[in-house]
Amino acid sequence: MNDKNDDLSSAEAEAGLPGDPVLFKVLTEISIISNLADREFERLMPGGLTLAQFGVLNHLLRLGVQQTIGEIASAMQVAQPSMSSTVKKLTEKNYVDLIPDTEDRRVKRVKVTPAGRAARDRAVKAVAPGLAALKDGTPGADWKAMLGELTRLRILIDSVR
Amino acid sequence: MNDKNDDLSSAEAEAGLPGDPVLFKVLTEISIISNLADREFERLMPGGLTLAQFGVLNHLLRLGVQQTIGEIASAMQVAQPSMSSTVKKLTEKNYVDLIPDTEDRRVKRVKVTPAGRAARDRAVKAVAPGLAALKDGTPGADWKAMLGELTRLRILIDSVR
DNA sequence: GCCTATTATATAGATGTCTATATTTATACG
DNA sequence: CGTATAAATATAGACATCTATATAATAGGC
Repeated sequence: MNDKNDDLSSAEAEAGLPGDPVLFKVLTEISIISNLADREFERLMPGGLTLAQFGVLNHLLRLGVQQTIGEIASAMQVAQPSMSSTVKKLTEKNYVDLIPDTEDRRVKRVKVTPAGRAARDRAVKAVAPGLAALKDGTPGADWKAMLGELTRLRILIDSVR
Repeated sequence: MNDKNDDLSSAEAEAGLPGDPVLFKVLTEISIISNLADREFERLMPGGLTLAQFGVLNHLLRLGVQQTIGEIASAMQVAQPSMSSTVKKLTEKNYVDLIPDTEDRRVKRVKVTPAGRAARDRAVKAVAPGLAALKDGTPGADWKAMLGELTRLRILIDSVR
């Protein structure tokens, strides 16, 4: 089941190496968590919806809008070609339709289909217990405070580019 | 330069959407930071060393050992085929050699070459200023505390699999 | 009006990651 | 001893992500 870390001594330790700077270790943990969370999400989603794809559906449905590929890419903080790829997958699954703009024929607006809405609702239900379990498993954690610090860190890294 | 988020209102806000659970937003930020940090690292590394590749060199050199692909995969918390791929790239760059085990011919031990050591030293020097800048840019942040919480979160997610 | 610059999207090629599976070698048991 | 199981690595096929570049269409300047 856990094929990657049967060794408790490393599983329960901080990531990275003793001599690494603390901030480097933080980034190492972040990288690992990102991968683990992605896969855990997709494991809960046998319907074949990836986290990237869910993100797009969730985004559009919450806002209740149609958006261009560029707008969605910006909102999700990914490059435009990445979003082109994700939208293409969603189109193949009939979870979104591409609505051409009659005034500007370069533009296609992404519109979630009823099947897409249903898929997103299933995803939310499938993931909720896992999120609750994480919350329960970290009683003392102040996620709001951490969110604030992570956001600062993200903006800082982003500003350097 | 920044082709993904010229819109300050979104760049300076928390990631995710207002209605998302806090923990979900945390994971969203983590995913974004992971990508940003990866690319920033590789941008500083024109010598063509990726973060994954650096991680292997750094790991082996700090410990001063040779390890099998499986051991390295476990230490870096990635699946074995991922590590096979990374080691293959390092081999092509002559940054590591594969030493066959005469007693167990299934095993190959990864050994960093002098060129690999030099590449890692260059990487450390190239990244240090960036890490310092991040530290300076977040004066009030308690990275040690955050590392502790991230580690708990990572272990929790890991245990669910 | 025409040529140029900008914008929106798509394509190509690379990396890392995963799961599932194949291959090779070692170990264990009847 | 021979067969079956286990272990270490490799291969195949998917995704997501990136950068660089191509294509198409709008907008602007002369």
